Amino acid sequence: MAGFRLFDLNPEQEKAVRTTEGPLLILAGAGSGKTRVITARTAFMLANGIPPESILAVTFTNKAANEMRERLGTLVEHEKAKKVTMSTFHALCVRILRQDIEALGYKKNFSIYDEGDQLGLIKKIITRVAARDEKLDPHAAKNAISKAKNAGSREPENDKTLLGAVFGRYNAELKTLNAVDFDDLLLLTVKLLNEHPAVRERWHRRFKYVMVDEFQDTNRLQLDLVSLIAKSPEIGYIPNVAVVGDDDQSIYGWRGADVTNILEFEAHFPNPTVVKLEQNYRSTNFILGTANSLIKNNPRRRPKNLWSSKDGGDKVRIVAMTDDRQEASFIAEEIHARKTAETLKWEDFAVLFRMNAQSRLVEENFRRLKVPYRIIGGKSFFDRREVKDVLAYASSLLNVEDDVALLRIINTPARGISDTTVEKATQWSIIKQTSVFQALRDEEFLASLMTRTKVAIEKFVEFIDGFETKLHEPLANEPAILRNLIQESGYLADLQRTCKTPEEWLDREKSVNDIMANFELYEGRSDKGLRGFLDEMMLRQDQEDEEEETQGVTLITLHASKGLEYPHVYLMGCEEGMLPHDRSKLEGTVDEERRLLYVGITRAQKTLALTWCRQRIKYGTPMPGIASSFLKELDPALVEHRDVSEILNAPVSEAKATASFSAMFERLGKL
DNA sequence: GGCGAATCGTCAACC
DNA sequence: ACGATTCGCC
Repeated sequence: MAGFRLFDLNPEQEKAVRTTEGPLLILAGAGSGKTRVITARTAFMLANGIPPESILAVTFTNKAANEMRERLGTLVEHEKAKKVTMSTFHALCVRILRQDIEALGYKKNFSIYDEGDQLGLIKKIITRVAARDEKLDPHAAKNAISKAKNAGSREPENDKTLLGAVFGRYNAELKTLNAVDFDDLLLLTVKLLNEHPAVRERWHRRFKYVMVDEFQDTNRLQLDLVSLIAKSPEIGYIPNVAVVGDDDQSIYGWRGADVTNILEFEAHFPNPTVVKLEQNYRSTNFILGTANSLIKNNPRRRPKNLWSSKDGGDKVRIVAMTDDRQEASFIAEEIHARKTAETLKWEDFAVLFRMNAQSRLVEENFRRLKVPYRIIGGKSFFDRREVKDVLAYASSLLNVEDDVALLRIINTPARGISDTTVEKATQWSIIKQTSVFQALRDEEFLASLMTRTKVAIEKFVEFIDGFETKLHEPLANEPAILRNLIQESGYLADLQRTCKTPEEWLDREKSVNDIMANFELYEGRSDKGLRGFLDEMMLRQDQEDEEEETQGVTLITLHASKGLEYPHVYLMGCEEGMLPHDRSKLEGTVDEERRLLYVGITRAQKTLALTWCRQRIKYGTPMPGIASSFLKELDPALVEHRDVSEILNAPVSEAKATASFSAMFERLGKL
């Protein structure tokens, strides 16, 4: 193809880019330029005249999808890049279901339930169906249901057991609520495409070229979905499906990921072109060698020879900390000092951890030192009470049948509808086979209540109805309506009243404002309205304003870090029980934990520090900690073990001294 | 029915 | 250590 520069791709990469037709399996080791290949391949297809609308690229995280979109934007004209579909599996499913879910007997404005909503519904069902002597842990039930759904089953295996009964009821209730959970998004989409050939045909025609990133992490349903879209019932049709993956980076087994999808790719898509990318362009040999020495302890790997030409650099540091507080302050202070001393940008640093909870201490230290940072993934923002409340108000407005959302706000703020009244309404709705909101409108139901309660309910129904009507007016200003709703409901005043300190109120008010601001931004770039916005919120599309978000040190979980890279990485909490996590030993998934650490190590380009603590606060009490057994597996020639005290007491190099002085002056100047 | 205080259980990861 | 839930009082 004339006029298309294949950049500086190596022969294997170029082969992957040029293979646009038929099945393609790209085995891409860590840092082998995978994203570059995918984006170059997409650009190559566009340059060859393939319409952008017919290209679908699926990733696992929003972060990865955004990154890919950004990079493609630098290769081809913006207008074209925008038309390529790049999304997560779940976002793709929402899109398909919003168009065609009616074929499955749901209404188009279905609500999406997150884990919290799911748990609430399951709890309710358990108390309803369990006999006095029966017990069922709601979390365990939720996990069992999720596992079954990811295996492709929407029916309980045995509805005689309590779990089976709960599963059955749960599904039935979701449907009457016109709601779907995260697993349903996949399950129902597969069902839809399976059972409705016309719908399947439409999406198959739409997406003639399908690409799947991180294929080693796909589960059964995701493979089915890819097959349904890419394959055709037509005899002799060769699907254009390209998958990229690395078995060493398979870290979603707990979500039902099935490594055989990639190991037996040929069985699903016969005669693929196979490309192996083994040159690592990302890391120094110290880092890559450390990673290799770790991962070779895993059995059942696809043989590969990952190499790098980047010599030099520093050894990987393994730093022992006294406790978790010191770990956090050390990392924050060192980043703060190195930024100036080594003339780096905040964006050059990332802090990686196993659990979201670990980020808190680091955040506090960053705030103390005025280090800008951003948290990727993590659900902290969406877990906030006020965020959930506002979103529940919005959900109720869009779908008054959405009981979970309605019950969340029915007496928030207190408006005289007590728990007992709510329970009565719920019972009524079950008997009458309607939603709670319909029960609240039912004259017969209202007649059974005290006048005071009745009046409170009528006022509430009228209040919601009024706003619902406004929302459905043509040219409705949805953000303004939502703002009014929150204001007039008295929610904000109540929120302020329940805050213990002015700081807390400021903080909570800010997150309410953040949602509103996000919604306004969303309205500016999309025509899908409040429903589309809520979808995005549920699928955890990055919450804050895009412009500011590209700034700062990255705080990210190991899982979410897959596919990303940073010049300087700090990987915290390398302790036995944390990484590998205690539960993985019980479940026999220590290999997956090792891969998780492997993923973390291979994120680093230039320097890497692994830290562990001799003591850590757990459940509010200090617990002793020992170094992760994984650290012993690392090649001793490539790492150096240090105690934090050695580093803190070490004579300061001239550059570092100057840097910390100027930093000090800067801080003095601000006082 | 509403509200503050005491007590309980929880921290694995993502969409 | 924190948020959710329950308890006991007005």
